[in-house]
Amino acid sequence: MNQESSASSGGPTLEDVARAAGVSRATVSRVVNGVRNVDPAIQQTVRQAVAATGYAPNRAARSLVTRRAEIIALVVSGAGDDSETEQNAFASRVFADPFFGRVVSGVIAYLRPRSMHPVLMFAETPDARAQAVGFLRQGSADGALIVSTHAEDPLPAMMTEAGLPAVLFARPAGAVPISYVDLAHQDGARLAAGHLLARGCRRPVTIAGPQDVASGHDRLAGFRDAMARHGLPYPDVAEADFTFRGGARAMALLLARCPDLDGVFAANDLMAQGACQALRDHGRRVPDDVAVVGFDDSSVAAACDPPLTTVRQPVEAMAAEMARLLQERIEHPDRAVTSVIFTPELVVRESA
Amino acid sequence: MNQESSASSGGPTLEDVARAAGVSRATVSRVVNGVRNVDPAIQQTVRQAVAATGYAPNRAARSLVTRRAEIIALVVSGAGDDSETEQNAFASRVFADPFFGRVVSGVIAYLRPRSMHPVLMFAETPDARAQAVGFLRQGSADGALIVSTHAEDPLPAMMTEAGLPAVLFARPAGAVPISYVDLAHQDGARLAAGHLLARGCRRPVTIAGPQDVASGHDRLAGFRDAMARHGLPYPDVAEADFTFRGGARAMALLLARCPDLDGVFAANDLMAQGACQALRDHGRRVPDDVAVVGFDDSSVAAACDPPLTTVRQPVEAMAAEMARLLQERIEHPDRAVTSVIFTPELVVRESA
DNA sequence: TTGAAAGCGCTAACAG
DNA sequence: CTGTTAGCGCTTTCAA
Repeated sequence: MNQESSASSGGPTLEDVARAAGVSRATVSRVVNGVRNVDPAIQQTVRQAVAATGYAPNRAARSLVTRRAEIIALVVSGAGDDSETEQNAFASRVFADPFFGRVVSGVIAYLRPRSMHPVLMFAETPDARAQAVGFLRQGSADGALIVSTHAEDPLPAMMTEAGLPAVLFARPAGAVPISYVDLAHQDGARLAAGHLLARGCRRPVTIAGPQDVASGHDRLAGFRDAMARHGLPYPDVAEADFTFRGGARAMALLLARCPDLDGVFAANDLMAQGACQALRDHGRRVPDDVAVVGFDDSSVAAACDPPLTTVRQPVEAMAAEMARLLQERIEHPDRAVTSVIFTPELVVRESA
Repeated sequence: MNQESSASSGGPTLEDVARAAGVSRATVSRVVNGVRNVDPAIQQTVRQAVAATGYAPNRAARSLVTRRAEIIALVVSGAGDDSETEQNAFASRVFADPFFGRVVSGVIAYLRPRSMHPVLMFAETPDARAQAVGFLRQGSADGALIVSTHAEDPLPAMMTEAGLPAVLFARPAGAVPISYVDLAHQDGARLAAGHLLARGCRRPVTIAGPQDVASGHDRLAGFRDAMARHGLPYPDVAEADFTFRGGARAMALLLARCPDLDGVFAANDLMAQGACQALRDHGRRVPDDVAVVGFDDSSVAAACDPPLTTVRQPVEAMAAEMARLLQERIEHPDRAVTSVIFTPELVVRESA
């Protein structure tokens, strides 16, 4: 088929196609890039020549002149230092939560039709952060999508200071002038609280997420706020780390502390699932003895036994929007920084 | 700090640095790329000029001449057609298994010190496959790391036919001349069988993986083989899909079919975890009533209750090796195709 | 509508 | 050890 093979090492160039089609390089370029003002007949000829030669445009050459890599960095960023523990299996830990798979899914859904691609980077140490910034500064990527695991993450500020386009998942801690997408976490927690109360819970408790993570903090705040509004005392709280085991342990603790609890709001589905198991182990039925509400509506929510009533966070849509904001920023660097807050919804299943 | 900002749009060039340092572009290039034969004093001067100007080399320009993108594609590939179901949340499904996080972790561990980066791609439909091949043909990536979810995946053959460097995780179905890393799955299953038998199981059964996936097939074959060697009859088998729920359902089925079972080999940890839950729900204690052995030694193995005895698959090391093989192939396209098979190990914890 | 020509920023011969 | 020079393959004015 192809005259030449393997693109990266000397495949056919525009020149070759031009010669085969009997036109100039410029014309071939126009056809390949779908620029108007090319005679339909010539377009045909060129297309045939492209097919005949097996031509594929060289990205580096194109990028050199367009100043676009058509690549964006998808950075999962922590706030760690250089310690060993930070580096080991950061990726595995990150992907243990269904959240990141959904982010990837949403980002790719947006990028793919635009033939852009995400480079996956982890920035959990100062070195890795510097590498991420360097990657963008070299023009290897046109911008960065940042998902932080901690509010104190220094990467967003580093990016804006370097004048690099970046968009975050979740509001940054400081006053960094940067776009982000986020969820109205407090409203979500209020939804959960309202549901628990509406179904008659007298003694609801909550398993909170890490309080140094914005979403963890806000979900607890929203829950407490709703309780206060309903005239109830401060609910019992156990803090955990957004993992299954953490949720199970927190539930056991709560059970010991207030044996008469009849409702639990867990700040994410993974912990809610852990809570369900712990409840079962302690002989409590869900939802008959204890109602459980999760958060996120991740894949585990539907897979849980019983299926979880939860607060939906449209992660895929949020991730796609994040990509859209980034693209907009790349194309119009001068436009004002904008952010988008999504609204949570209650998804009622069987656990509450 | 920086004279100019934002690299991708007109940051300082080699020329600027050369002028500032009072040397030629070539010399700056040599210093930046760490080539020998540069006077230490001049090196100093140049480095200062680099710092002063805030210079970052332009990747596109460099790639254009070196013919290297310093980027590799990490492709998660299915065997699907264009159907809607295929495309929806393929990414989420993929990342639901801890396996992929480990692959990413191993790949990045290898690439990062070499300042190479992975572009994440999903190739679950013909379109997506074509896009992946196109990406490489344009020289956007120097090679591909392919993780197939099905044995019938056409992507590996497409890559080799296009003359593109690629390495697979797991042996391809057909006789595609391509490098891969793999595990001796059958040996692993034999290890599990041997352990179950050694601890006195009289009636072991197995939860197999999908039989159209090589690892699923081989793990079952190895288990059966070991049983035969020990003079035991064909064990009862329930096939599942490598998920938690699938494992739980299969376990329930097995329990109904042979109530006197006293040992289970699940073809991965996720299903083993599901089996543990099902067993508990049916009032069987693990390991006292039923011994459970998993496969993979993924994060869920240690997190399971009780912690799983399992067969270790060193995914991170395998992924790193896969990246190493790819790099070797990229640098020496003419060398013979080689593959590496890893040896599984039994990890004894509490479930058996 | 098409072609000629000028670079984009960098590396790598090749001289000196 | 350092500088000069010739492209890498493409897009994009500018003329025709």
